[in-house]
Amino acid sequence: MSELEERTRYEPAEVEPRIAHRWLESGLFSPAPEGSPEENYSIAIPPPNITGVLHLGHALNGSIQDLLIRHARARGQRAKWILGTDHAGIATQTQVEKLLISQGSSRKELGRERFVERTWEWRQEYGGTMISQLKRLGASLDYAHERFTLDQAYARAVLKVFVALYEKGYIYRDRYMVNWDPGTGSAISDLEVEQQKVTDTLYYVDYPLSSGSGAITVATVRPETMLADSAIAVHPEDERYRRLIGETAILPLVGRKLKVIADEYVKPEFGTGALKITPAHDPNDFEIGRRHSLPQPSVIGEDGRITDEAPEPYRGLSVAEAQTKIVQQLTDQGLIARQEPYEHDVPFSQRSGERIEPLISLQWFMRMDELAAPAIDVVKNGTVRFHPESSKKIYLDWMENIRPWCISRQLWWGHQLPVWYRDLETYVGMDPPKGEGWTRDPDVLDTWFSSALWPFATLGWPDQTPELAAFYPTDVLSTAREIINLWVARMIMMGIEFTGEVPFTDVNIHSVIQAPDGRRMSKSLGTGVDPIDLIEGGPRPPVFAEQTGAGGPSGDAGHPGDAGHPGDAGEFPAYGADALRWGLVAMSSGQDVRFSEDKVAQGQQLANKLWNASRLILMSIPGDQRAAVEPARIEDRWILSRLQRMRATMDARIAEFDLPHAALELYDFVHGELCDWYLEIVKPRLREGEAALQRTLLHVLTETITIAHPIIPFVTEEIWSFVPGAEGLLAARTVGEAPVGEVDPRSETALAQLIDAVQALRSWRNSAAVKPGATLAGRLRASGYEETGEDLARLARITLQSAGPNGAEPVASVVVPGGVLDILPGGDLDLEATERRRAEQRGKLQAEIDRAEKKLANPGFVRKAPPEVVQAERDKLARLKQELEAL
RNA sequence: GGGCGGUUAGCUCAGCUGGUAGAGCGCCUCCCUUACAAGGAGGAAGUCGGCGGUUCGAGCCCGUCACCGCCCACCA
Repeated sequence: MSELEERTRYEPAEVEPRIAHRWLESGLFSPAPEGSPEENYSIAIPPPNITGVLHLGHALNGSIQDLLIRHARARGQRAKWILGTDHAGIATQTQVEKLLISQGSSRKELGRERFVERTWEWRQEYGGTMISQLKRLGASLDYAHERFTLDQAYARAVLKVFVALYEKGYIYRDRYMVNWDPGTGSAISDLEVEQQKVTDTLYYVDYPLSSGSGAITVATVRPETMLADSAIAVHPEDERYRRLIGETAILPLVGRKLKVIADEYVKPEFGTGALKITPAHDPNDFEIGRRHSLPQPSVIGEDGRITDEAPEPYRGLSVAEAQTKIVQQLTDQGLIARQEPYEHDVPFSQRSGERIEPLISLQWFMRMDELAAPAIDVVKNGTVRFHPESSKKIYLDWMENIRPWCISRQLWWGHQLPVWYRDLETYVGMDPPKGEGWTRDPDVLDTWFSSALWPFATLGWPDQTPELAAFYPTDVLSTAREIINLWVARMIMMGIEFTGEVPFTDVNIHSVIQAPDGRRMSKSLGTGVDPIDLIEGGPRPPVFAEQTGAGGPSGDAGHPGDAGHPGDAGEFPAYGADALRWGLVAMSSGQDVRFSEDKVAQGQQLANKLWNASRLILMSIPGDQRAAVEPARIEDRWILSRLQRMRATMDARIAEFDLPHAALELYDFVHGELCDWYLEIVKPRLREGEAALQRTLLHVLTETITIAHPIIPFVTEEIWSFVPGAEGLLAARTVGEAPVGEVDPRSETALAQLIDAVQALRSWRNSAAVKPGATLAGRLRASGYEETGEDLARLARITLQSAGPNGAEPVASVVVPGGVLDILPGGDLDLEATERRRAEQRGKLQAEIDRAEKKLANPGFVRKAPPEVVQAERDKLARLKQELEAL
């Protein structure tokens, strides 16, 4: 028995590692740096963090990019998918610190130099997780040229950019309000802050007026910041307070005099209409303070404790302790007029999860306006296109209101600033300054600063390398919506500034995949899933088991997971990488989509179907068939025609980044046309060993797997290895330039008719209770079956008799396109069921006739609808009447 | 508070420029037919979120309301 005969099921677990190995050995994924960017194709992968583990979003984006890259390769382009990893400053430093603590050590104990060494070691050991996972997915990345954002060459690019922007005056140092993250002990940028709803207490605190005549009441959720108050603001038009403007109030507990100032920012209707101003610990107050030249006493330090600028009793307390104490004291003094629960949005660090402490700090900033202007232009004028287009709004909204970027981080892991100080001197340069006494700035750059250079720094910039010449600008950048501003926008700005070109022309924003219950996918919620578990089999988290079938989470319709997913309820079956790829792409049709395990199962089914169809074809073909393909019969012309259409549609969908529909298109062709119909129709010819058919089949098979390869690369590559005469890798094969067989409407009409007729007859047989195996006698009274009559007879199990003048009286008639097929007596027929069926059919036809007649009786329709629509309705009515007559 | 997307069969989703609602899974009936039982054939199942409007005709266009999700945003 041959290997093909034995392997009746496609086994991804056995096939995929073997195929992956062949690909990696081939060198195919590392194209030579030749040719021009216009003729080549390149994508720079969003660099995985070295701390990262693949999640479904990565798997989806990997599937998408690999689809694009393999598709370009199949078109004969030199395709390079640029690979590298990101040093991920905060995430990595945090991870290594945790490790150290678990080992009884700490970052501080090691000191900077040792710590950085340790982190490099850590990266060496664990930093490649996602890359090996991408390999498992079949991603055809250029693994041989992996980059890292802290590599020496890359680091030089980063420093060069810093120095250049400093010299241009864009980068500067300033004492400014920053988002201080107590969790990491560093400033972070606005984009790394997320708002969360928090219920705080809103305290109404009386500040006695200096004049002695009463008090002014302010509302605050952070009474502890009152230690740093430097004014009270009211709206200039507010009648209640107008007369107090210019007066002073006494800051309780501190005793400082606070001026009452007028500022339009204050909302009279909120709280008491009087606002305490704390310039050092609130971004709004900071602005107001600047407008009014207020002092900026700072009472909360970077360590999260009260500073010496506060009165003695509070110094050294944590923020929380200070709050408790202050509230207690104010209460004792009867200064809290009232308090109420108050829900509002509060900034938190995305990095550490801790509440942001806004404070004034000496940091490095980057002015963005000048860089943003051309980057806005290229999107507005279409040089860079977003897909879907609506996502460019996110970009433009942010870019048009762009603010300075805080780029310094108080970390050790990252690109240390190329800045040195000596007394009052500052030196900025790629190489250390000459002379004695210089101290280097200890801060490192925001990780996104180096990521912003990704598309060109990975190719060797600032050197004019062959790689840069061949592959920059890249073609596509595919990523998630949430980092459009964080990353995409900055790449566009830096690309234009330093290379004079946009870094890519198309930005693909893929769907966000949610858990099956609509919640966010997240490890902590238990709604996450490891893509590798879907590929190789693994634990199925509860949310993933509850999705399908009736009952839902309450689950009285059955225990979770029994709703039809193969395999154990608590385990994913090993769907294989192709299945996951196809499923993810197919399900990613909207902005946010719920994960659908069924789609992955459908992908697996597609792979299996294609495998078995290939077995059928390959097992019936004796050897190499190189002669030209000539369609012998109408169904051959049909399948070639459908193949052309499928290919054209796929190309169009991919070109417009509508990948879900490309995936579905492939499925429909393989399943609904190739397997369900063409192979079934030609089976008798196959057994006869017809050479022309074998050539057609082989052609259809190889073209189909070539077209399918970018989405489901493993199974198609495996099939290719069995194709007689096939050489090399399918991954390296280009789609044939000259299509064999053209789109042929005549054969399409004829086959559509055949298919409809077969379905009508099967349906009739079923409802008329005809035994499945029984062959009936029939007589065809319909046109359009000149070339397909035999197939009709065979597929519907009917022996056709010619329509003679003295034919027998039919026992039933079945409506088929173009006429009617009479069922003649003789078979084993249930006459009662037949009659029932006939009545049903009549009823259906009559209903349709009524509808059509009613429509045509409507004068408005006849008068106003386009003539061709009216005519079509008339034709339909005539046809329906004819069919009813024939019954 | 602003913006984007969604609401179509039990579940997850398609429905092109408006012309009699589709797929996959699940469910029901039948079939171990020599590519595939992780299969094949057939079937049941939807007042297309609610309400208005435009139109001869609306799942599709307009208005409005209601939910759901995401992004953005410095109101104590």
